[in-house]
Amino acid sequence: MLQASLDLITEVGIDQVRLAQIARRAGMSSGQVMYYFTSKEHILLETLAWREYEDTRHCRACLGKVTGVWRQLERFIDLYLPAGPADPSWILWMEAWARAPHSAEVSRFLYELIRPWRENLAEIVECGVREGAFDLQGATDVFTICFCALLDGLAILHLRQMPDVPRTRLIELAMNAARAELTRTGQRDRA
Amino acid sequence: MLQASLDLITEVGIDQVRLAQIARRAGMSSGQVMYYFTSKEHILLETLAWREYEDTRHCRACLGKVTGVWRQLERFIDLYLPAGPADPSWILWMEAWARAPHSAEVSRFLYELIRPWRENLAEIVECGVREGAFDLQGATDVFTICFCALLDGLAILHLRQMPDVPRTRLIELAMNAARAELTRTGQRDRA
Amino acid sequence: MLQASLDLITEVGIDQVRLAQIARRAGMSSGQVMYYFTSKEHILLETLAWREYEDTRHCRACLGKVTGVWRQLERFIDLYLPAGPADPSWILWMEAWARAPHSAEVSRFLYELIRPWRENLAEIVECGVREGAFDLQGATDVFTICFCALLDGLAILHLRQMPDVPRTRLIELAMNAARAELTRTGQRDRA
Amino acid sequence: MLQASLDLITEVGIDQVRLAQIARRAGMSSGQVMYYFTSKEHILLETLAWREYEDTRHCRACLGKVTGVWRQLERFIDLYLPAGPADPSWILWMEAWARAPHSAEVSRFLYELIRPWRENLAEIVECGVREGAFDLQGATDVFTICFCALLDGLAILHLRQMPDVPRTRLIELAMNAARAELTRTGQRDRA
DNA sequence: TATGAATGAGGATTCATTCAT
DNA sequence: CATGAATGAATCCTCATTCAT
Repeated sequence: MLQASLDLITEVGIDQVRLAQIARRAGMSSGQVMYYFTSKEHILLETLAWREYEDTRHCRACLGKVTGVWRQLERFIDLYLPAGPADPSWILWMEAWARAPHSAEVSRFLYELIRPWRENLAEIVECGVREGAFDLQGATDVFTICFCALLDGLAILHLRQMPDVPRTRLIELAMNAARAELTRTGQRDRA
Repeated sequence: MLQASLDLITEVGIDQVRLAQIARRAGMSSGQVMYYFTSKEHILLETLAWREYEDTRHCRACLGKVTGVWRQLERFIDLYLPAGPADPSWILWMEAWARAPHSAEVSRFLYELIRPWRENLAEIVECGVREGAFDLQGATDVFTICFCALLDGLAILHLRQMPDVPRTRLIELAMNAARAELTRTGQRDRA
Repeated sequence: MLQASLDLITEVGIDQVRLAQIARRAGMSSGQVMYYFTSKEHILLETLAWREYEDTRHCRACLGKVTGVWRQLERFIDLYLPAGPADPSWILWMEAWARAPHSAEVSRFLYELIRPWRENLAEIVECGVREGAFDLQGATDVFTICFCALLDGLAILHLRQMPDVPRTRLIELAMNAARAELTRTGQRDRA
Repeated sequence: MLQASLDLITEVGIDQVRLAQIARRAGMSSGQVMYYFTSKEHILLETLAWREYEDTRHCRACLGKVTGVWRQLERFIDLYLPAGPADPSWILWMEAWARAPHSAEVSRFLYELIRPWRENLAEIVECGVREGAFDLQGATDVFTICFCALLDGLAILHLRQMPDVPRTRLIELAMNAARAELTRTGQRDRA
């Protein structure tokens, strides 16, 4: 059911998705869809949450296999950015963002949902600082917040795909920004 | 009518806005709203376009009054970023972005709409390069695209307002990124 | 629901009938009317089909009780012609005919709907021919088609009711035409 | 304007025709269409009346060129029947007939409209009777009413065009019926 | 006469939600 | 848990009609 919801929202957008459509694709009755989702409003958020749970678990697993904080950071960026212009998670995120300004509930929900990503990033950063690989002047959380903002911007650029910037270039740009913040030479001009 | 649409979309989001509401607030009949907008789908895009027309005109006017490319750049960032967490233009942009992945027409439309901003930025950059104030290695348009992506990410951060990052900090962060790209010292680490 | 549709179409005509009216009269919700009829377009055709199903069944039952092909023929004519100037079936037929030229689907639908009547007539004729009571020169189906055309014309005359031709006179006229086609003396002039 | 109305009603049916469509096709404003037609309701009837005026004038002219009552009768039939399955006049007639049962005004209007045809037929019949070519037992107006009914039935058959009965066959059938009523041998079986 | 912008009541259709089974 | 018929409020959009120009 969650997969059906994810697919349909990705394809046509949440407000063009019909409960009956989700039910049909999931091979169940519309009544059952309501039974689990309670209301249509919850579909977007619960589907996003489900997907994020999978994604962040996958993220952790992947990072565990990488050694070296710089390479971990690059892998993190790779996992954070949309896999392509039709990345389901990211399409859901954009739908959710659009609703956030009109609903404090949605805002809070999204804040909780993005946290694991920031925590993963924070862990890498703190590890790098401990190891001496990173030279971060400010607070870790300020860095993570802002770096995620940059990644969000690059993600949107990729999702808009107009003009087409190759995914590898996005990662490169993010890495440059990271180096500027996490190395002494990169920070010199800020003095 | 456009103002009424703008206000209502900002307040409750496009799909919670009713044609009758727009009509009432604009002091006209719902028929007339349809007469000009053709369909509800066009309301978002045309309202956004109208607002952008005003904003980009204002942007050009403001930039004309500023001297020095670095100060122009800072002013540009100031104008680009949302005025606050409920900035109407930005709420419209988010709604539009959410729809773009499901409609090539919307994608194209948005691409055209964002262009003036990039052109303004490009002008500043080219001026700075000519004057020798900026030291840009790559192509101007690559810089403008990526720099706007960063601004978009920072904007979303501000609109989400959770956690609250002060607007001045956003501008500071953007300026840092700009310096990293537009000065020799900032680029050293990329060599 | 079908009865309510029939009554209302008969009273005011299909395009003056409101879905809500049908729903109200049938004691159900307008949603349920749509649930079964799919669209307003189908109301006319499905109501007509339902009524025709009843009528042709009744026709068969009545004919079974009559002995003698000439008396069967007269009974058939009696059943075919409108019961009065406001005969519901006939009012529906006229509405449907008016739509047929603009829709091949409607044309096909009506063709199938009228067939049982022609088949009943053909059966009587063939029986009469076998018994030697009828002396039909041409093919049975040509006769049935043309005889039904005559009945249609008389029916319209009756429905228009201006000027008022009594129903018994209509039957008489139809019987005359039948005799002209089904007896040797009646056909003499065609030689 | 009348021609545009005629064409559009013929093509899509009166209730699918839009005033704006008529206006556009007639090269005028919708306001002007209203100015002349007063209301949409009148469009069908006035267009039909206009067309009938042309048709009956043409009918009179044609009949004047034919000598011999039998040949005049055949010509009359030829002119009365639809020129083809999409004959504009006949499509309008069917639309009007469908409305007649729900409106006494429409009924009256149609009665007046069909009269010239019956009068033309009556003239031929009376002339034939005077000349001794026709041997009509009953009243002329009963004959004309019933004969027109037959022609209407044949017309509908042709307009339905399912199954396809060639136009020449229709005329033949009508002539047979006429002979049955207007000659002594044809009437023998009625005694 | 002619226009066409403005009207606004009206109605078909949709669809989330309920609930008896 | 599961169903899917039934609901009925909600709303986009239509379009005949009006009327100031």
